[in-house]
Amino acid sequence: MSIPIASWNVNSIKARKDHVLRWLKANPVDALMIQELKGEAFPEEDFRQAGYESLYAAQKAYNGVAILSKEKAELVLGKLPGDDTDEQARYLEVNYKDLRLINIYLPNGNPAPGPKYDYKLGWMERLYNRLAELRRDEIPFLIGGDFNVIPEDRDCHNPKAWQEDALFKIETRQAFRALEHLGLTDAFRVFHNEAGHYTFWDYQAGAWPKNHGIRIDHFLTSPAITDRLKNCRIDAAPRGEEKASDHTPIILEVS
DNA sequence: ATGCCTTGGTACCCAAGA
Repeated sequence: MSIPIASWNVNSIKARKDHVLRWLKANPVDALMIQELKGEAFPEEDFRQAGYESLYAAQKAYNGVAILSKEKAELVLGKLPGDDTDEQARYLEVNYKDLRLINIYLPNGNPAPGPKYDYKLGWMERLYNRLAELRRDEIPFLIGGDFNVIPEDRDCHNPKAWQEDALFKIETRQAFRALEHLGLTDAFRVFHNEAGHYTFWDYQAGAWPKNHGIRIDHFLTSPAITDRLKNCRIDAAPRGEEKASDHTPIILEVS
């Protein structure tokens, strides 16, 4: 009996509610991590009628993360520790069944260099500290979401074009590798080695039909969860729908 | 080399996204 869990940056839950409901009907995952709610309101009741309970951290206009789950999850943390002045809704940590789930919307960081890039790197350091704490306490977890990190050349169509971008700069990739060095595994790469698998395609310049994408939505698993991994895949189909988000879902299965 | 879309908020353009 495996537990399927997905992550999807929907680029406004208001604009994408019907897409999400439709996708859940065809893909009845146990839990769905959602990023970029882009508003304070969350359509809890619509998802409850579809068989999902909600926990979310939202703010006006920007950011926002939610976790939908078939059984009610228990809130552990609604914000990333390490900076009391940080008001951005980008982090949600819950207990679901025997799993610790973490949903993140990691800052974009452009333009780099600059204050936005400093915020991104600071956020990644705070994330590292929180995950190190969970490792130290031997709490198994899986973290998913929009990392806004292109880990390697094979994760984008044109690496040269991304060289100086906040999603691909060397400091960004180093900070991502530091997370992996805590013993975490990029779940997608357990099952797929080749280039050309993406989770985001820009709205502009025909990026989707040309498959000019980047792989920036990820699941990282701590060792005990990695040993239970059955599958991890990207469902590109929703990107081709009318009024699509610019991201598409990534799904993993744990035994 | 640049803009190309899309969204939300406020106001008929702008910030932010990646």
